[in-house]
Amino acid sequence: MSASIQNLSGLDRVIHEPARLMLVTLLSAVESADFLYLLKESDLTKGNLSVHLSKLEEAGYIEAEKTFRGKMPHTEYRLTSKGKSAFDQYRKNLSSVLGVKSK
Amino acid sequence: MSASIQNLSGLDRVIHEPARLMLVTLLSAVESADFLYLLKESDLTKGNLSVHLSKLEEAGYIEAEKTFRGKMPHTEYRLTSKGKSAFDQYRKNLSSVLGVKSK
DNA sequence: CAAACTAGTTTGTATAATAAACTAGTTTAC
DNA sequence: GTAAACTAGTTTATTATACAAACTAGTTTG
Repeated sequence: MSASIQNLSGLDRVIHEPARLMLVTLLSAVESADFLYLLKESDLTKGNLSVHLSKLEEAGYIEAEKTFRGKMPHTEYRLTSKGKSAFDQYRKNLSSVLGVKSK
Repeated sequence: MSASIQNLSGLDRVIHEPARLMLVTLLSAVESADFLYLLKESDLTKGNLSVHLSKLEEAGYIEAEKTFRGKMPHTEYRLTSKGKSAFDQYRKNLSSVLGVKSK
């Protein structure tokens, strides 16, 4: 019981931040997504979206594939397998709290 | 679907912070608890425990009942009804992430 | 009477999230 | 053909936060 409580202190901060939790959740539902899609779905500002995507990339949880659509740059973001398992682990740790109804 | 994603941006930050999530979870399981109990179960330092308890108190999520046991001060902390419903709401908002299996 | 304990508060530092401003090029409307 | 709007971000600066460590103040135990 107190073992599952201790899971909470070790929650992955990279994923735990609401903005990034949103992004990871969004990306876990699709193959890949571009900047504009994430911008609209997340309702973040461009700056914040950029920074949070960078943090997720630094952590190795997502990867960005930069290409050109005609002459326009186009970037697709997708969860890596590392990102997927980190998200799975995060959900496991949290479900110990959320799963148990106290009342 | 994207409605539930938006729930994540509105996550209650007071509860979301892992240290406080731990405390709220601990307090939701018992009638009340004292400082030493929370200190041991949460594995926080005294300073952090004190600060986090103050934040929860400011938010109206817990209340502290200060008494004396003989000559020693003794404080019992308990979740308020506001705290209970905030925790319930928090868990509902998060369930959009925890509930849907992506794979 | 000194050390350890209860129950914290205060302070200082380091990390962080956020918004706003900026960059650089492309496309569309007039 | 040029100004406005769009894509796709990055950089900067401000604010907030968490955290550890030091401090306070009294009490109890050896």
